[in-house]
Amino acid sequence: MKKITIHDVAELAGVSIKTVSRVVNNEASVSTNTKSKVNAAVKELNYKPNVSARNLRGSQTFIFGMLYDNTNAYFVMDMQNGLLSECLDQNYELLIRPCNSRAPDIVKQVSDLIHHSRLAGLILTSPLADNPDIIDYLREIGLPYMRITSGKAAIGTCEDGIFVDDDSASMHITNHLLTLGHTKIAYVAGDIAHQATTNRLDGYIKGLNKAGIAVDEALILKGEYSFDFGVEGFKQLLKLPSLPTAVLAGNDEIAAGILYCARLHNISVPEDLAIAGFENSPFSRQTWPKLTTASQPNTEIARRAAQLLIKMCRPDTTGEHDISQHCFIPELVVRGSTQKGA
Amino acid sequence: MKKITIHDVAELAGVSIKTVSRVVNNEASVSTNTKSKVNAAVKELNYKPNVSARNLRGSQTFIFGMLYDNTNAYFVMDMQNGLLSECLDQNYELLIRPCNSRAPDIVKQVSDLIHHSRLAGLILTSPLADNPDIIDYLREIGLPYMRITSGKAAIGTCEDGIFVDDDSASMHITNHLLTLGHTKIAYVAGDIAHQATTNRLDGYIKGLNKAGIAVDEALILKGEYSFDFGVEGFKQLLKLPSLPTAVLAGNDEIAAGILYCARLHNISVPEDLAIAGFENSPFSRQTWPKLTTASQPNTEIARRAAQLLIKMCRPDTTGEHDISQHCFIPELVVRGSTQKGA
DNA sequence: CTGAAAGCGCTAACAC
DNA sequence: GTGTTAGCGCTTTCAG
Repeated sequence: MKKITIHDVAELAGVSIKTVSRVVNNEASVSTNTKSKVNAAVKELNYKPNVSARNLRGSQTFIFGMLYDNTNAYFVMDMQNGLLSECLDQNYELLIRPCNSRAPDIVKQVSDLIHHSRLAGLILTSPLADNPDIIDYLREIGLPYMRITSGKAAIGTCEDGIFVDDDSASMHITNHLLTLGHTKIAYVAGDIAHQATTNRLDGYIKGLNKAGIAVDEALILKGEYSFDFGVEGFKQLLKLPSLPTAVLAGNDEIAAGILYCARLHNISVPEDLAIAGFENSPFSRQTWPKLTTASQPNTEIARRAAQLLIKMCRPDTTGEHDISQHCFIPELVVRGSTQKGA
Repeated sequence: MKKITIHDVAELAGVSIKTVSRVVNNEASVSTNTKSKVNAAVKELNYKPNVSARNLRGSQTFIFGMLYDNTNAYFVMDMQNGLLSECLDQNYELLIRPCNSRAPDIVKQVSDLIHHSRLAGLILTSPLADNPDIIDYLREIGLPYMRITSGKAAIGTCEDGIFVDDDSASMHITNHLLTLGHTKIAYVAGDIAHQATTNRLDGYIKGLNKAGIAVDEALILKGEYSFDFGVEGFKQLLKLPSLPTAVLAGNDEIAAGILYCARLHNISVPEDLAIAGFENSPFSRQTWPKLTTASQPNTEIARRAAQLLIKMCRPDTTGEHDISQHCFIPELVVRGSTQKGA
């Protein structure tokens, strides 16, 4: 298997290697005729530019990094798959790195990764995407990045990123519970380092307010996005003088934990307790009863993030940098954990 | 942020760049004194070799690929984390690629990945690790690879790889059920493209045989490693003249599906039906009751695979290539799905 | 045991 | 519009 280099292409097309380079990189100022000759040669030889050489020489590289600190395997896999599919299509490499967002030297770690691997851009998911130190640093060094996070406040501003409108989605779920007649609704939230946590909580509070129901702080628990915290949170609720009739969980894992614990205490779901999750992860379909939740298309979200980041890295496309942002709104999915027979 | 290159290290240590290169690559024939001087400089400057440059110049690269085709997010994440932690420690890159093992051109895909990304080695998980076409191809081109798969037959032979002794583990679980008095035990297996499926089935059959119980083919179902197939499989069992009193599932996801379906039909677990899974994934702790299963340390397995692969790529370590293989034996974990109160 | 020189495949800067 | 030259950071080859 002979290695095809830029020289082979140049020779076959009868041009210089620089011209081949120009065509491959879609630079302007190559005559249409030359361009098609080169493209034909590229195709005939099945030429792919050597990534290492480009990265070594070029000011710009073709490597993105995906940084995550998330215990939710489903979420991470969806992100990864979406990013990979887009990156590979566009001849970008994707470096995937787990990290600990609470490490004191997290900014340095990010910096090391960027410089050592010469990243062209970075994709951040929560809670990293919500860490101002990291964002400030990226802005400071001028590295293109895409945040995948929660919020609609940013929409309309000049802030780039992919945003999920958890606020509205959470309000929809809350309304759903209110419509079913619940008035005492607890909220078992995840990690407040995630912007989503605040926004989901806001949606819940707004929903209650609109219905004229006072928010009871004793019914709001904050912890982390895990099954175990769902269990733990429910135990706390059990200590209250009386149980709420419904619980909104920060995500499906928490909801599954609550459901598990409710079962241990012989509490019927949804009759004695309605439970709703968030994210529509496989979790929500693998409990009994299945979980009411809010669906968000994570793979699609990731793919969109990669698209926007690639666009940011290619200023070729005429003119200045326009805002690269997009907002997804999760959809309510009603199932048996809140409504019998749904 | 100044970029630290091999020249900076050489200058600080007062040696030539070649010597630094030797130390970094663990080549023989560097005096202990020089080596420690260089290592000190490396540490002080926080030097990391530029991967692109090494890959470009060297005959050998420092990029491994991890290829997977697995819908089990927990498994993939564990593998990924284990491989990454070892690779990063040893200054290897890890390229992660999902793929479709049933694509007709899968060998060409593998070949393209290897050549285009100039991989130094490949780590394969099931079912790719069990595909003879791929293995033959890798052997043919002489690329170092590590299979992470099931089996103990290979142990003692000259075959490299990480093996999980599912056969024995499955027999242990079967014995556990037999000890509890079950005699009519069904087996709801996963995808037979996975070697683990065959081996787990073998263990089950051996267990029954030893107890003098005839194997009933009607009680053996083959499908895929998913929650949904658990549901589907259980529905099939319901069509039998009488239900088995115990079910062994191909993995925890299948077991969770069976459990889910059993609940829908008001069948008590473990009283009316004992259910056991495999893998000790988070699934097994998030059902009610929790699942009896077999525990296997996936992250550790992955780390070991990377270690062995790295060793294979560094023949420096005196002498010829000795066998690189390791065997893990999953451990029985008894929980409430088979034994009340466990 | 150690160093000097060449060059991997490509792009940036400057010619023409 | 296109070609020439230099060199990214490293390993390889060959001298010492």
